[in-house]
Amino acid sequence: MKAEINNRVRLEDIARTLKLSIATVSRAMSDSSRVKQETKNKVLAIAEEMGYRPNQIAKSLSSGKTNILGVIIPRYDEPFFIEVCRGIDYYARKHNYRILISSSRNSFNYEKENVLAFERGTVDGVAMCFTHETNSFEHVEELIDRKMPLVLFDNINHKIDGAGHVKIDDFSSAIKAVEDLIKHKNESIGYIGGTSKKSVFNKRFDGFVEAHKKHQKSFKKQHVLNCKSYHQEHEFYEVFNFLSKLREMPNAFFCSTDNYAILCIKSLTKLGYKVPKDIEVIGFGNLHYSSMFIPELTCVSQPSFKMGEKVAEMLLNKIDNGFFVSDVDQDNEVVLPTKMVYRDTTR
Amino acid sequence: MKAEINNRVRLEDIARTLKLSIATVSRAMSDSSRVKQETKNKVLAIAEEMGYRPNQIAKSLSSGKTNILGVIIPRYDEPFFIEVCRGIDYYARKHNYRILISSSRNSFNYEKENVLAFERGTVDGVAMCFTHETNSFEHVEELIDRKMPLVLFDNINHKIDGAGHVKIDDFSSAIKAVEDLIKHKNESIGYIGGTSKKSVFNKRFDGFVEAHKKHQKSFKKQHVLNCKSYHQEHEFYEVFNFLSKLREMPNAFFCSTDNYAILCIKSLTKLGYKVPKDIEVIGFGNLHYSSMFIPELTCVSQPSFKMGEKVAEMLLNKIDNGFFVSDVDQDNEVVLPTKMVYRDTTR
DNA sequence: TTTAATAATACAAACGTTTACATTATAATT
DNA sequence: AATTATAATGTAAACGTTTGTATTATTAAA
Repeated sequence: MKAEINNRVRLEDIARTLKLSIATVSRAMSDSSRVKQETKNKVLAIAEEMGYRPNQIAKSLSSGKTNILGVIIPRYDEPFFIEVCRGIDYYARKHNYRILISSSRNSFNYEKENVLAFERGTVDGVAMCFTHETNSFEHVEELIDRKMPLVLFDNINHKIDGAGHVKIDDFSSAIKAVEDLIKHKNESIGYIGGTSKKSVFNKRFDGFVEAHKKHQKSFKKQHVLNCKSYHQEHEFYEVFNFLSKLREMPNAFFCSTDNYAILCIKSLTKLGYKVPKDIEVIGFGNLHYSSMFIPELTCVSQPSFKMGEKVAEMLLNKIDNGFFVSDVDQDNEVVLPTKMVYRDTTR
Repeated sequence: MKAEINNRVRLEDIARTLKLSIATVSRAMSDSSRVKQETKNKVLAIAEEMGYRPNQIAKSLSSGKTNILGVIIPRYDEPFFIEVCRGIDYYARKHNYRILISSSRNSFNYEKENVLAFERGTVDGVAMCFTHETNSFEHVEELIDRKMPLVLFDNINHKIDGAGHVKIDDFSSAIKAVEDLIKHKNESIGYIGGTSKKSVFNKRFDGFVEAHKKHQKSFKKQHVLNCKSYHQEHEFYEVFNFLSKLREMPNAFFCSTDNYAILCIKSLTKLGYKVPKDIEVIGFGNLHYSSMFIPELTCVSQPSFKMGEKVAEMLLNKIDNGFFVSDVDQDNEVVLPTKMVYRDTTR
């Protein structure tokens, strides 16, 4: 009855046709040395003829491997995360893995739900980036307890024992960028960034502070904005509002993402300032469209794609070596280099 | 031995602990009316205590459902596709499905490979957008033959029997946009678009032509560019090169994507023209960053997210109703409305 | 030829569920 | 108290593979 509806060809059908056992057919398909070449040829030919497609689910149940990597990102609509996914995918596909992306929609609850879903055995390993809300880690610790290979990336506020970590040095990168602004003899520098709950933003702000300290300069609290909004439009109004209310305008801005830099430039332009002539702006990220923006954005370039590749590499190592080996592995943290890209929003 | 390494809790373990049969435990987990409430409570409690996680693979093998939708997009690094994915994901998650995204990297061979992978039973249905290279359709017809629910979106050059189709009216949308430019009394209008191999671009160009015809106007062949490059930088040089070599500059440009519009504006700006004062530009898509661009982009707004939702809706209908019902279904094509968004690159 | 070695194939259990059917326990009816 | 209806649980097959072990066929050595 089921065969009537779902007429998939199975190993059994091939076996029956060729009067072989299922085992032999299975071994023939995987090119085992235990089956005669002639038989292999016959099996392959008839499989092709009958339109056989291996059932991946059955394979997975039997082998305990799905060849799928779970990827949890905070949101789809931030190009940085997509670039990382693209890097993960690129490396994964080379090694016969596919990726299952789950967005946690900036919510800790969704994140937990995503982790839970991956505990049901649909993936061989998990790569994830925490939301800004995440400050409790039982969910990932449980993942580790269950021997699920795990690699964290980008927004890492807390090192998880047994997990891999891939990130950049947000602190130093920010220092470098702000130092550039200081060297350009800017009297006062402002900061525009995302919610301080997110560790990458925090670290970038810390870098901003540190650069000032290092050069015995000070900055004004009223020149610092930690955006709370999430949608592009809301963010724009928050930035615009902040800038338009400023009594005295700083001579430069360091922004914790390219997007904030763009919102900043857009607002400044609306307010009648010229970038970079009146005010310099440096962003962080180096997204695709940053170089297409007018003026082209000077920023800290973050190796998003490479980050993804590295994440996948670590994850596949963990999967291949088994949990215990990688657990002892010293190399559970990778810090990727950033570099400054000078374009048209600085002088 | 396996239990030593992988100590996952199974229904059997719960059954043994409670001296019940696996069947009863299974039924208790799915809240079947055939098991006593008291027993259900006990099962749920002990499952929680033992940290039970259902094995999705085993479930899938038994039930024939994976609750995963396969999504094939030509590339990751085009925000339009990601928006569609986000829409698919949004609808899918509401209905207890997840999505497995595969990029075909603008290559027909990869596309076929992706389709093949989905024939191995890892997904309950497939949503896909053809690459610009795709002009043979055996691979998707085979998918249909194998009774795999299929919904195509965006770049549809060929209707596939039994598949769902979700698209916009590229032709009319383009006509409307170009008519606007004509009404603004622009003497001559240029066109910048992507490869003519991609049907959406072709249709948008056809709209460009049609608008001229309708208003008894003509356009110059040398004012038309079908970009062949793929990477952002290459595309920029191709556009810039094209524009800088133009003997006489048109008064306006209709571009087949927002990205081309941005490249166009950027090039024009470099060449000393003011947009929109000297030259008007209209894009197509309405991506997130289009409204952040300086000047803000006037464009045809394409409902990307909604398109994704619609794709998922059709796909889940096909999955739920079974192949045969939806095959006869009259409503196998949906054309979503676009609208013009007027901003700062037109007068 | 018979025996031993090895090549080729077959059998059957396992992976962790679901579910049709069978059985046993309980409650309702007489 | 016996009978019947029904509630609760159990047994076993099925989903489509893989793989350890057993069996049979073939070849090489005696």
